[in-house]
Amino acid sequence: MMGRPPCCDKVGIKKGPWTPEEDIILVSYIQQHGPGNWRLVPINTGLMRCSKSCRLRWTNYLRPGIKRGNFTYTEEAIIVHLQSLLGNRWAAIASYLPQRTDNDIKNYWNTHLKKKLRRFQASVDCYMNSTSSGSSSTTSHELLSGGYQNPRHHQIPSAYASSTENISRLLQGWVMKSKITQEDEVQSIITSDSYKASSSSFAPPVLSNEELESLIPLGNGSSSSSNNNNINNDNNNNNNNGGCIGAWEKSQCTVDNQNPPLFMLEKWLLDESGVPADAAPLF
DNA sequence: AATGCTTTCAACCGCAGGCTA
DNA sequence: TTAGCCTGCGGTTGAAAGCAT
Repeated sequence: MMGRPPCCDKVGIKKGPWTPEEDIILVSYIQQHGPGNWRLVPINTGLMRCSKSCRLRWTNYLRPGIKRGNFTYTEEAIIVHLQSLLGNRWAAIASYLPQRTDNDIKNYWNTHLKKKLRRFQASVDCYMNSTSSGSSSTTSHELLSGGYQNPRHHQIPSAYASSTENISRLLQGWVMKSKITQEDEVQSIITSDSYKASSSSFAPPVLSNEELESLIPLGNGSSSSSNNNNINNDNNNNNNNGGCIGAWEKSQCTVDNQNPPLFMLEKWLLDESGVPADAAPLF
């Protein structure tokens, strides 16, 4: 006999948003059996979902340890840097941010970061035009493609928030009868043989803060503290020149028309993130 | 208040590579 | 060796919410 039986019958498969009841069923099942063997999940649970949908729901939303919303400046910088190195390989990028899913990073890139980078490009162009001999600047990456329309900063729709709350509520019940903490439970799951066997691809490198910081390129090769000063010093400039790179930067940096200094981008991200000037960034 | 446009993000689709019978 | 399933990935879609008029 060749091949395997089909994973699920396409007829009668439910699509669309998951209900809290479905989430409970899925979480309960995975509590008992561990993630993986997705073909069996709809069969054994009675969920009218295909195995793919179950895996996606678990991987992107129900899996413990996922951090939702509010990307930090550090995370943004890491994503931008890795995207420039790896391209749109979201799974690879997500492996450096274990609390984030590839889908979340992809969405965040498409809805926020591309716009920020586009505005950054506009600022660099403005600066280049004001100083140079005319050659138009570009970054070395394809980061700046995509539309820019009427940005709204860091909004979290109420539906998104309520959905997160629902999931949190679901997982609040995820406690063993004993006094094992949820962290212990998560740990016990991810170290279980069934989990390891079934989710070998979910083994992201867990990086220390130092390692995470090392992923972020430093502008001008200068020290953290000096860069930090640079960023903070320039916060005011940028607000008074119609979006152009400020005079301070003009005097401080040597601009390569092909590759605007990374610290410009870092500073831009910092400004766009609304991080207070006294909040110490990593560089 | 009503309407239409824009933005966001959860979920789906289709493909590729690996695996299995 | 081969046919076909399983899993993971990246691109895309569409419903819902926000915003502007």
